[in-house]
Amino acid sequence: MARLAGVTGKDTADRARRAAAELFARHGYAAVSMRDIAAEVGIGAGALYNHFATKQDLLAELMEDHMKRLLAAWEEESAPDDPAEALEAFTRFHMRFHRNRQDDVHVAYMELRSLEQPNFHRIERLRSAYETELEQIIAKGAETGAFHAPEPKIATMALIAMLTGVTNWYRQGGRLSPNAIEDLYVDMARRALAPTGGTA
Amino acid sequence: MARLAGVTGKDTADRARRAAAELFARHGYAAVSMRDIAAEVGIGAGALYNHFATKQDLLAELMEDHMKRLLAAWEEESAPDDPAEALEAFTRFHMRFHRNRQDDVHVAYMELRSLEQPNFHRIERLRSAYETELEQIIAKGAETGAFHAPEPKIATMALIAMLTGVTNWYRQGGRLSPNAIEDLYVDMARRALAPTGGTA
DNA sequence: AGCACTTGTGAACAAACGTTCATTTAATTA
DNA sequence: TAATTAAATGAACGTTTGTTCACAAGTGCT
Repeated sequence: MARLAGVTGKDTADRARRAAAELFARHGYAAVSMRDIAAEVGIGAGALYNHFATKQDLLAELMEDHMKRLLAAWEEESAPDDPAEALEAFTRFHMRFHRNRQDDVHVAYMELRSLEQPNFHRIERLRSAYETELEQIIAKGAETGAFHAPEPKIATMALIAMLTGVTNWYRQGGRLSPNAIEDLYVDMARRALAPTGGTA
Repeated sequence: MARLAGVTGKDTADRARRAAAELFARHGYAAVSMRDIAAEVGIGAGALYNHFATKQDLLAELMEDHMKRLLAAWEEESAPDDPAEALEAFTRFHMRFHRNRQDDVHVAYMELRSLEQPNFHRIERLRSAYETELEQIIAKGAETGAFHAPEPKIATMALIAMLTGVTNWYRQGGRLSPNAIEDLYVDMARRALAPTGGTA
């Protein structure tokens, strides 16, 4: 009973990952049972243990995969040297990457507290690496005078919180298109760091 | 065994509320058991039911109390008519109010999903009312030209996410004083909404 | 056809969960 | 001091939890 159709459909492990991401995102890791996840996939709870050692492992795998994909995708994007352009590139990248991965983002951002050691340390470092990418852009702009950012670390946390907050209220089919929302946030990010006396 | 000392010390219900807020904030509602809360207070789990009907009731009471305190405190603060001044007043109020209530803020912001009906609706309306306060300030400033904010609703969500995000990283005794952090965020909020061509 | 392997079932386990309750204890009132 | 009441105990309940296991079923290789 290994496979039903040749190529059609993802395998069980992938479907379980997606089901888990959706349920964790909506209800939180602790509120979701292995039976809930299994039911969504259409299998018994025991069968999940053919693919994941423990529930905690499933969460850690979900979060680590997401953070690694995020970092890899940003590294592919060759960020411009100019700080203002780099900031816009990062902002657009961040919003676009998160647009179709709302569940993963939610989990990666809210369930750090559900990770046990050493999973926590490993994934926290990935998250920190991503924030450092933005921080370096801001720090460079602050040095060259392209940005007003007396505390790049604070500005980084503020911007990331602002950008990631979109996933809390964005719903598909809403009044504004994803592109319109993206432009609005890019504009706010740019203005928040604009040096006194000029905007763009 | 009703009371130990005359006036000294809060009563058991209050201590349980605070313990619950701390544990819910750190581990999440679903991950905390009534026994955990009771242990923190130094009583048996059953004794909690002399003060709260259910665990869900305890959470709802925590969140509703917090939101009502927040709204009441803002209504006491007489916001200036001038949009720019009102924005600064709101920003400072928000950050100060949240400074000493990190646990409550965390719970009120992250555990909406743990509320069952009708608790969810009731508390969601309180939260919405608070956001409307900021939205009206921004909308007025957008009309008068004091702000650049083509979509006041979006700007509201962006600013609230940015401000509330502080609770995710702020730790007492850190490098920057609360006042310094407050000033930095006020500055970023003002700049994010500054009309093209001028800053203050 | 036969073997090894992967993936599923479904019952079972011990532990932990929210909640209830008969009972005791301490403080308050009369 | 006796009666009343509020609050705590600690055992017990039925349910759900994560996880395990003996077993069956389908697949690919030789």
